[in-house]
Amino acid sequence: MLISTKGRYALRVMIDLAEHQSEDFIPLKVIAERQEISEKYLESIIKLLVKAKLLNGLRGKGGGYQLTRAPEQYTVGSILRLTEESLAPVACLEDGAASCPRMASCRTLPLWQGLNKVINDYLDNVTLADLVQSDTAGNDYII
Amino acid sequence: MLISTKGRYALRVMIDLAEHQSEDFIPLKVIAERQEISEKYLESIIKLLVKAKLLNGLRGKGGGYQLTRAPEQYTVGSILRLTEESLAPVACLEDGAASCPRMASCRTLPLWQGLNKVINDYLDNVTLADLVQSDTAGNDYII
DNA sequence: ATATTACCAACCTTTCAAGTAGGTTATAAG
DNA sequence: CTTATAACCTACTTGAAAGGTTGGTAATAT
Repeated sequence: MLISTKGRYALRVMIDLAEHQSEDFIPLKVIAERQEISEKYLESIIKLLVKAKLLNGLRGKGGGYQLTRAPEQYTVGSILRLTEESLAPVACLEDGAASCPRMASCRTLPLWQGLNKVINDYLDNVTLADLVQSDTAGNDYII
Repeated sequence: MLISTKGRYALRVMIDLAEHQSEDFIPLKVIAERQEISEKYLESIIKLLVKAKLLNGLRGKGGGYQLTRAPEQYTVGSILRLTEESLAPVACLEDGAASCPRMASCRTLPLWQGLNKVINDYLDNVTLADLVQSDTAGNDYII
């Protein structure tokens, strides 16, 4: 499995916020309830999104979270890469992987590189806006 | 990570056998040495390949393993699906996954289905023969 | 008869996803 | 200036699965 719950939840949070943009700051509690995800677990995920400036966090009464940009400005790839350590399909393509001694003669490396590209290209060509709009016309990510 | 060592090793075994097709049956020991993989671990992987008829196994002196078909007849996808439980990028698309109550309204499902298709299409369009030949002309799986 | 090699079942060990628990700091409103 | 709210922070627990070992049994060629 390539995408863990962490990444899937992160994406759902972003979509939730994109769908409620008019309501200013939205508390974690509200998002957790709407998405039926444990508050505490969601907290640890949202923290990553704030640290990477994908979200603004505001403390205190009336506080919560909001997007820092328009939904069109976020690619799914950029969101998932934050929470998923790596989107690489195999260990040897992960960041900081020990360089493999078999690399030069590896029969499978080009295959994995190709797969990696296909995955990343796909995810980088879908934006948050594509996932929010109910009108699906023109969305070529739909199979 | 989508592809575990199990799947990667399985593919390397298949490539190894494809590259030594003239030598009749090749013992596990020889494959393990050439590929620098633990004999015992490899054994458990090869067992799956034999059971699924991707390989022939012959016991006794002069025994070992050989391909049951020509390398062009094996897709990478068919090999990996054997060893990898599932190539699904997310849990909800795995075989036998509990049907999700959010399915009908899920904003992300089409995205995951599209990703799943992209991955499987890619892997089903590369054959063992593509990975063996050193002449890479016409291999569009190479990025 | 013996060496060789596939086949089989059970167990171990480490890692990591997934989730909890319990606090501290900033902010708005009364 | 106190109180409620809500983000922020650190550490721990748990369960499952990847990755691998151990110790055998059955078939085959010489």
